[in-house]
Amino acid sequence: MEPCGVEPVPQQWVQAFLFSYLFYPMSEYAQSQLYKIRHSSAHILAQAVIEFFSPEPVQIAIGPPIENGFYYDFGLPRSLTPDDLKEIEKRMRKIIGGKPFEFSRRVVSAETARQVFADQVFKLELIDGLEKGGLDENGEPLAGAPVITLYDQPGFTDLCRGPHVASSKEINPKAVSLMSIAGAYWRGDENRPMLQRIYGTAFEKPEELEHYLWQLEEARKRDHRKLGKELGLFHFAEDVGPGIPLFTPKGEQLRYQMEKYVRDLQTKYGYDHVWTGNLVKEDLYRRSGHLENYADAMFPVMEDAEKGVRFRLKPMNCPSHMTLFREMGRHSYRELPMRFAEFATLYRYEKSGELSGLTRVRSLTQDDCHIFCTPSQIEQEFSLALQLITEVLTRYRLSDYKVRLSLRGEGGKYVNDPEKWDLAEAALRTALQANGIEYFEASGEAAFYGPKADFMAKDALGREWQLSTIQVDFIQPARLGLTYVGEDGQEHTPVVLHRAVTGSTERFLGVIIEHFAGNFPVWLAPVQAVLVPITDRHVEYCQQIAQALKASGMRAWVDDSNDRMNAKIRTATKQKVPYILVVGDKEAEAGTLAVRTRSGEDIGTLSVADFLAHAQSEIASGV
RNA sequence: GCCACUGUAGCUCAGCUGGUAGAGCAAACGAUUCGUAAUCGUUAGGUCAUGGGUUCGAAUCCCAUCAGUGGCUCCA
Repeated sequence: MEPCGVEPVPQQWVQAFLFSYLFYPMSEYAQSQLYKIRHSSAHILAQAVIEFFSPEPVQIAIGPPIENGFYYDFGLPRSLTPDDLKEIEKRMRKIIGGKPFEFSRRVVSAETARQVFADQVFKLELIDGLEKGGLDENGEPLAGAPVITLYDQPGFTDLCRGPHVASSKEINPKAVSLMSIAGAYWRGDENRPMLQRIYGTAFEKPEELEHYLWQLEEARKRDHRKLGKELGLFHFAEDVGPGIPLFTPKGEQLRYQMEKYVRDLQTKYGYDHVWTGNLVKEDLYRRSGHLENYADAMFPVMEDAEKGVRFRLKPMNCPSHMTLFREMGRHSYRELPMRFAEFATLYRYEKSGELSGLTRVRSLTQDDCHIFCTPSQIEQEFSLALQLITEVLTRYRLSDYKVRLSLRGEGGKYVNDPEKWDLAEAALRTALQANGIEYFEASGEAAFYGPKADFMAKDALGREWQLSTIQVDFIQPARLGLTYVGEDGQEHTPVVLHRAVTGSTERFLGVIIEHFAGNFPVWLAPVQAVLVPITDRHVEYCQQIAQALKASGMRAWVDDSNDRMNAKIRTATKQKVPYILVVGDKEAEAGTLAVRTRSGEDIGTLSVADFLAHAQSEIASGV
């Protein structure tokens, strides 16, 4: 329910190297040859698996194409091993590479379908769903009267909507590959059986497959967990606990710079910062409604047995901010909008299997804000938040983004106040248009308490991340009894906008580590310059320069280790330090620095003042 | 939480079918004082994630626990 600076969608890669569900309508992909190839490959996978286990029976579930390939879910007599996967892949190639065959479609009655899949429990369930005119393979309601269709190929028949390639000749066996095995609940329901899912991918040409695999490899090289270790930014320790990152001095320097940047910018935009601590009486979350919905994602209760009071580690800021608003006395409409921002660390009890590097942690620092305003101020406040977010994303070179505007849909899950909805939705739309922001509308995707806008940004590898969010909340302010006195002298309930810019510092750091591949812009780099004395007699001069640079606000450091110059340059380069300043006799005498960048570029010999000017201009411009 | 896999020195990894551990980098010490991506030598460092079990004997086999990885589910 309440967003409270939503921890953004944790899907590791809401991405697509080729297509994206988020940005573009499915139809384009769903009608492509690639889609058909993948869909048909999934059928061949199913056939291969059945043959592999024969004569033991295999339960087949569903096998759709997905963004980067396809999968098929099975109920199998035993667990699959990586070796099985190789064997199954071989068998698939054999099927594709053998005598060409056709994928032929036929329309059948539910009765016929039941006979065909008499011993397939999952298929029978799907058929029941189709017959009731109800549900597709995801259990989602279908529009219109479903026709039951089967696709036949020699040795395998599947209940399937299609489309498929006409002939196996259209699939290149060298462009098909199985990727991994995973568990998946039947119909995604954790109360239903766990099936074994085989992920695979297929392309039209082998080169495309190779390119895809290369991209995966590149992504692995940038993995923030790997870079975090190599660059010495953070650690996880069993002694402290899972999901609680420990930041090194360098890592904390990054966090600090990130927070400082947003804090200063927020101040410039007219936001105020507040602080509301880390512990809250459980009762507040009962009243706000969070306890009911999110108790299992909160850390267990801390109890003051003597006084009979129960506390919780704070998992979100909104109830605290709203309480603060109320405690500050009666508010006039003249005081609004009030914008409370806070960089507090929140604690959420994420389930063990959900933790993942920095992108999913149990202690997270949100750049959270709650804006208290009148209904008529929604548009201007939304607009202000849009501008702030745009500026921040641009600073981080994440300017390739789109906004998903989630609106209410049919049905009764939404707060019943059509007037407010109309007003808010119109305000959001107008503000997006006025700011020239590309967006698409997702009807039925709103939270029940109000519409929202989520920012989806593409990183350097084309992967999409949901980062910023702005959500309108009609309900929580009322629940917690917030009021302001309007022009009419009457008490009114303020509207609250929940807003997060980077989401959480931890997760955003993970994203930008991968986005920049560890090559942080100079303004953000934990170490901005390393001074490399060529021999010991240059150390002192280097130290003087370092002091001067530090005095000017730069993060500079002298490598006075016993290594040779070449090794120092190599180390600094691998640590991705933006400027490497080499100092030998010539420089020491002339009072200069030989400036080299981490990319190996030679900037030449500069005076200390010139270097500082150069660096400061790059810092200012965000390079 | 669920399914599968993984867990050997700070890091990256080797150690076949059971016979009480090895390399490179990093570290410490010593030598070297060097012009744009790794100077040489010496030394030290591991109860092989933890706890049980099988065995004459376990890093190697079995069980449990913890942590990580890929997914599923969830995400205020």
